Amino acid sequence: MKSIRVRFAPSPTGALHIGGARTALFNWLYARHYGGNLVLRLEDTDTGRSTQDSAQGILEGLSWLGIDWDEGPDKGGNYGPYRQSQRLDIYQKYLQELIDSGAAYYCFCSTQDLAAEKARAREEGCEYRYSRRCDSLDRAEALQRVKSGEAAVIRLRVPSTGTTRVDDLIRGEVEFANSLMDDFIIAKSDGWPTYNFAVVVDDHLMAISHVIRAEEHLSNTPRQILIYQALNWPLPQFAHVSMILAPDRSKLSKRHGATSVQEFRELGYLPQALLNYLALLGWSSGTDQDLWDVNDIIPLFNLDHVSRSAAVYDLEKLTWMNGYYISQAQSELLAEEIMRADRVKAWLSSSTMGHLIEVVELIKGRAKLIPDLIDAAAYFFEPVSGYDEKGAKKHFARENSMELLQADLEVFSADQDFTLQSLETALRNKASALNVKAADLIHPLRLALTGRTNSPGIFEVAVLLGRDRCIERIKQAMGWIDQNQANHRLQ
RNA sequence: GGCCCCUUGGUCAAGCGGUUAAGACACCGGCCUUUCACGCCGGUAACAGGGGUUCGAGUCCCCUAGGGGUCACCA
Repeated sequence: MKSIRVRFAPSPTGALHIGGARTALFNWLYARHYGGNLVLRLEDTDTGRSTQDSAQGILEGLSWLGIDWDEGPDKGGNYGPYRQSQRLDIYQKYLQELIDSGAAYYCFCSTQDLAAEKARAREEGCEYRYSRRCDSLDRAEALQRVKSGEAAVIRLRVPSTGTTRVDDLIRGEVEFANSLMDDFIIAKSDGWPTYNFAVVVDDHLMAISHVIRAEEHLSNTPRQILIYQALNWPLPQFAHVSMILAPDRSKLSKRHGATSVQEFRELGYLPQALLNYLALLGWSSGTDQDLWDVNDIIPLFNLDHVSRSAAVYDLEKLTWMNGYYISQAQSELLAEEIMRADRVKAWLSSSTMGHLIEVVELIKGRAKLIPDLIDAAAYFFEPVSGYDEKGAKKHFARENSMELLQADLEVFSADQDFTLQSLETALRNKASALNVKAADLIHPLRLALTGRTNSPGIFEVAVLLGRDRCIERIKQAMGWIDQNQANHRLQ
């Protein structure tokens, strides 16, 4: 059996897009499922737009997601080099082969000439197709002109009749009429191959068995097949995965918010969540399970369950998943994650990592994004500097607010054990002694301790805060009430 | 515009000729409860339209409409 070899071939002209990430993921899943290899290849022949930073960012993005590859620019392999910019001699060899066999020819038409042809076509209202003017040039003469240094591109001779059929694993058989294609350019005048040519040479030489890529490449595939045929090479299997669309069904772009893996990372999404979400965008397990560890997807993954229709991505579902993964994550890891923020670093100058982990353990069930964790942890490390406005109106402005807090103070002062159990028991006893509901004691207490109207269970909060800080904060709240009542009277 | 692909609730989607057309997110109720989340229970909501084929069509075929892709010396 021929071994399975797939590839992810981004062009390093920008960040790793979530569409690209999903393509990489599908390739990865396919390779892992069939025990094949994933090749990472950088398509950087566009010297004007490719940057080292982009390349770096893409590799980092993939690694962050946990997608690993078996061969690539950073790790080598038997089919390198894995940067197209280092393969010029290889492309030129096969370009020459096509020139020699007559399957391709030099074209000396200038950009202006071509622009004129296009303009004419538009005037006449017909589809533009290259006139094939240079097709009839004498070969010896053309070669002479090239040798003398005249700029030329190389075009493939495309048959004007017949059809080219793409046998696609996801879409089935798709036919394209050859008459609709013109003699397209396979090498630019600077000697570098165009995308369609380089991709064919590389996929063949790298022994790629399955080309799994985005649907935008489907229309290019017949051109590539023509090149395979001209070179007398066997075809790989093709599989074109549908696009990911923005919520308004248009192509995803910056105006739709975060679109790159890096941006999602900065917003506080976990790699497991993004991976899980992306896996389900276009692939389905056939079961009703939505939460998946990618490793559990590997044995199930195949192209039969990949959807043919475009998928609109839904940030809310991703966010929901992220909340799930945060609540399931180890608190140690989450603590390390938020330590990247300066605000959290400052906390640790007067506190311990152990305490941070305890706090994270308490709050992680309520967070949707990583920054939520920082926000929810803040009052454990910073003083309460103010009170939620609505909360203060509700819990600090009643006639008996002072008495209720006084009761809380008594409970806290008297409790020597200061455990979940002892505190709750004491507080509930106090409430019934005073003939009020426990909630009447709890709400002002929460506001006093946290400055907020919502928090984890208040006894858990209190225990983590410690007796001294609790007492201090209750007194602080009583002082605040005192002050406000005084102000009130003055008005 | 030509060519190509796609079309089940707002979104992701199951379904592969016979189902009361799953499930998840979101939304709306309710329960739980010290708040907020979580969780649990329940609800609203879909086969784009029209023709065929068939005893029977979301499932097969055709047309229309809509969406997307592609038509570069970008990838």
